[in-house]
Amino acid sequence: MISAPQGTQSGTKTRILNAAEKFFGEKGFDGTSLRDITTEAQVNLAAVNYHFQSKETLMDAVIERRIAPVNQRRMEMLDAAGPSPTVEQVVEAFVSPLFVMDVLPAVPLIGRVLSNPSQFFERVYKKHLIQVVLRFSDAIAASLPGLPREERFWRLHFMAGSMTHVLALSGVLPLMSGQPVQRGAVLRQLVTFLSAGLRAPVLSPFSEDKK
Amino acid sequence: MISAPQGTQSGTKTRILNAAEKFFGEKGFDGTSLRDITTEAQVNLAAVNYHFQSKETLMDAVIERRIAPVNQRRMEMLDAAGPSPTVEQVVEAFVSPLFVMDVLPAVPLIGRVLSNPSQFFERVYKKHLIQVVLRFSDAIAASLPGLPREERFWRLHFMAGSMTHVLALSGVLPLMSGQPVQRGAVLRQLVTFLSAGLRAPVLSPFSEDKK
DNA sequence: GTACGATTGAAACGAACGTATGATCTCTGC
DNA sequence: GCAGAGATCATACGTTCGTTTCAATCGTAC
Repeated sequence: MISAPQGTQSGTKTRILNAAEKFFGEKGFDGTSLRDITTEAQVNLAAVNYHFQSKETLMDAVIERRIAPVNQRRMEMLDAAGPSPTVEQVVEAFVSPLFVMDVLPAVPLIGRVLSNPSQFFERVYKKHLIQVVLRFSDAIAASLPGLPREERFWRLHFMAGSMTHVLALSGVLPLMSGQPVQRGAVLRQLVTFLSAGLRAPVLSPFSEDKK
Repeated sequence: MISAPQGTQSGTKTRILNAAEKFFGEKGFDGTSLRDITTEAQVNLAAVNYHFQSKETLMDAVIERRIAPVNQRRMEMLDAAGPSPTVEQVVEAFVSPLFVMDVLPAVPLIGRVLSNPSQFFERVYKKHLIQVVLRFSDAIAASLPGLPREERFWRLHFMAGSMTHVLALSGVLPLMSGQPVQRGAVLRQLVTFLSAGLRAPVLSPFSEDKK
């Protein structure tokens, strides 16, 4: 059989993945029909169930294709920052891999999945995110030794929230800003904002009891 | 005809609204069927199209019922803070009205709507949020006179992102925190985080040219 | 108590959905 | 140039969807 190298070529599988990525991101999983996808991809309706087994596993494949490289890059950046990273380095490692060119078409979809509780959120979290969250929690602890565990937990998710919001609304926020948006500029402002938030004074007066 | 006062009573309309709020929040608009709703509400299927005209306008009614009081409270809190509010006062006015008891059942839905681009996001933004965003943009400007307009815009939306993320995942984040969550505690940590983020040093070196 | 508008009820409509089927086409190995 | 596996095709199946219909019921004014 010799399965074709599916990387960059425009075979049926890839065209389906691209179309699914577009529609799932724009209209959500339930709001998208397989006929939407196969029409856009210019493939036969049955091709989806032939190459992927079901609509659900198609969605899994769409997510998998983009999220794995993003998380790999995140880990690399954390590694490169060494054992005592600055807050900025940690934030940058978390956020910037989502602002690179090749992830761009998946940004609305990723934002959507990470913003909404669903079967997919749970799956993605268990398969791809648990390890990332733990690793970044440690990295934040290394960069902010005085921050109690509970505050670290919440601030990490506040950070994730700002990021996913920008991702999910990346199609509509620029229209609201009233001027052309440079991706790099938004990234820099996001890193600045989040770093300052992470560094906010510790709230709990009884601090550091948890190990 | 003398339409019944629909406020707190458990009439057909209210029961539909409550059930719709629950399912739309849990499974999204497209993921919820009218039969889901009418079964939960123990009303006839046709009641939805009789009292509301369509599934879409039902969603509008569900949102309207909760968002109007929230925004009213936000404005009141800004008014109470006077013409020179602190950053904390602005953030608190923006966030805390969503953490009160009566909005609680609508929190997942509000988070979902504000996290995803959709027909409803656009409608809600135009009808309920544009004025709020403008008002809060001014309030941030008053509390942080040195912040250029563009950075103000983005930081406001970073703030909205953290908030909607906590709202949308309010059903799942507490399970991840590993310990019981006090709503008030999360609110205080959110205000601390966001206030520090808003106060972050200004990035753009050419600052303040826009009026 | 009777008339009448407001509401509820059971049932059905056509449309769109995800998926399955079986025939046909394509391409490679020999 | 033929065999056969992999891929694509048109088409149909059974379900579920939002909405509509129309008769039955309710509640109030007279």
